[in-house]
Amino acid sequence: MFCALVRRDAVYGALTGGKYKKLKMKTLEHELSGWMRARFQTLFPDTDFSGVQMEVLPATDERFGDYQCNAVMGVAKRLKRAPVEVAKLLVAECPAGVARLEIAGPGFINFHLDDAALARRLEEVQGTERLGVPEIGHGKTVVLDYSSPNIAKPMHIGHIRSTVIGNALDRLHRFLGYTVVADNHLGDWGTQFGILILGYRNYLDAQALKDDPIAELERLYVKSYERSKEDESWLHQARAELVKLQQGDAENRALWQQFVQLSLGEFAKIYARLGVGFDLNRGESFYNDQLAGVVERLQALGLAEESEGALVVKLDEEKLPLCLVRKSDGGFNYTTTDLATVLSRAKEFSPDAVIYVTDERQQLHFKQFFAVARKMGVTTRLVHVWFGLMRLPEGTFSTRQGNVIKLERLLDEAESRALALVKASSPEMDEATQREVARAVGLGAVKYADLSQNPQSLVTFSWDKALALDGNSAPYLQYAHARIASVRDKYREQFGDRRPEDSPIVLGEAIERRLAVRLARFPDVVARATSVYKPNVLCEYLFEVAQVYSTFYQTVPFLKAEEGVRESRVRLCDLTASVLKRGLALLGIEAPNRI
RNA sequence: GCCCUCGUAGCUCAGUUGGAUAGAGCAUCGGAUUUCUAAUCCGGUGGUCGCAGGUUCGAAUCCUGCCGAGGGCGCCA
Repeated sequence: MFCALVRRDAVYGALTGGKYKKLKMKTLEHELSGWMRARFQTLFPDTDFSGVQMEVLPATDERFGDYQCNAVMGVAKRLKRAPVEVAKLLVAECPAGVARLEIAGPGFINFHLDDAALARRLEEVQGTERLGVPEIGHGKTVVLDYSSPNIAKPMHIGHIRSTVIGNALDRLHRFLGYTVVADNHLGDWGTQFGILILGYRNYLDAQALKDDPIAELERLYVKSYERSKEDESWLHQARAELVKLQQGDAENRALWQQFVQLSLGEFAKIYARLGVGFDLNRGESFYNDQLAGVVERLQALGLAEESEGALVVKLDEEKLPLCLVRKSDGGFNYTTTDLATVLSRAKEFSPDAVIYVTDERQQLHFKQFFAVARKMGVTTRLVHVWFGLMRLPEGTFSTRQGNVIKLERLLDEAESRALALVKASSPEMDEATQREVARAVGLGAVKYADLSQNPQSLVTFSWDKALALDGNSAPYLQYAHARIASVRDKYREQFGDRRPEDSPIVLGEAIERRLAVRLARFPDVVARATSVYKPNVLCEYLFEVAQVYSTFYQTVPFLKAEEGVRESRVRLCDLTASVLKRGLALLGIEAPNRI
């Protein structure tokens, strides 16, 4: 019904276009954990370890080595042996690529990676697209439902979370090889249209609509809404308009169509600016003609029953409140729409999962909706990724209170702050480049501010936080990346006849080793961030990489180092740049070569 | 009334199956630039993890109660 707002390929071409070299090796965690499990099974062949956690994970403290496993303490009891005794048996052998294993404390097993094996691992992924990230989603499809703004309302800072977090999840899944169907489930249907149509008929300022369509539609809605609160006949009229719309009245239908088109036009601008694109833009209205069928099916299955004139589904077994699927006036509501939507998606895409990214207030709704979907026989994995509501220091914001901050204004402000910084620190840059850099830096700052927090944390908006340009921020990562690009340029200038890749990576200094260990973690971090739906896991990792790199950069010479060491260090620089650039791209953030 | 989240340094936040001496950033104090981008780096100060019990080799993390904040609870989405 709706054309795509942004052609997908134009936005993600760089991410999905190239053919990736198939991954031959496993990730480090996968490899070490696999070894651990096999080791347990070999030593205790009569014990069933299925379901027991044996993950080998990055060490919680560098003093303990590179990786650690805490499984022994838990398993020892089941084996009726002392943990340290079990650990001693385990460490009698050592996995490939590990220099030594140590037993510490009550039974921790610490893994110290072998320097040479670590270096070989990095050499192997250097210059590849995937940087060691496995295609664990190959052959699987996920439908990702995110952003979903309401028609006839401007996008404000409250919309940025679903859009930015959803988009990062989109990119992460795509990179892991999943087929992603990103669907913008627009709020283009519902009772607000009766109020809006009435407002449009009575209060329209045609010129204002031309100048700033969304602002005018919003004004009309607010004005009409306010009148409906004190004027009962107005409210009745609004309902009548809504019924006419729903019954297909030509005039109201045309108005609605106009509202939708005007809004889509505005949204498209914001999405283009944010680098966000969808495969589908199916609003709620797309499923209108399927709603009655859904309800009939619920009745046929004996799941729905009449109650106070409405049709409800009881969820006593699930210990959830009952949920309404048809209003007493015969109209349908959002649960019905969501059911129709998921049935349609299951049929059309046969996805392995449908992921919804919305704010925390909808938790109960999704629990109910998922429960009803199950009862109807939907077996697809349904996931609700909820995030904390954004609020202002003085409390929540709302259209009616008039304290919303429009997304557009936030982005403008971000770019203008970044531009001031670019002009100050790179005065030699021509103005067009300065603006381009400021755009990437400003947008990056805004996105990263949101992504670097645990999604489920409550967010209090502040300009300084949203637009931070130092510390744990996108500009810090972009700066680290740009410095590396500069190193590579200088290397080419001075040693153009050499290729760093012809020399091996040698981890001589402690700081080089620290950096190498971090770089080798990239694949596991990408996989983990995706599987727990938390982009902040990736943010945290990238920040750590950039921090270690900055220390590296500050403490050892690259270009002035002796031959061989120089090449090795330039290779580490190059790999760091690749990890930062790829990592930022997965978050929807650009990494310019100059900033 | 019932349900769901959350409470960690002055501020903003991390904290992976329960793991080792709870970590960052900002702010603050001190130091580093003839050398690869100082949007940087090094170091210091700063915490009864809301409170009280419990579970166990081990709890910020799990359980119970209390205090505080936010959100939700059939005809809005």
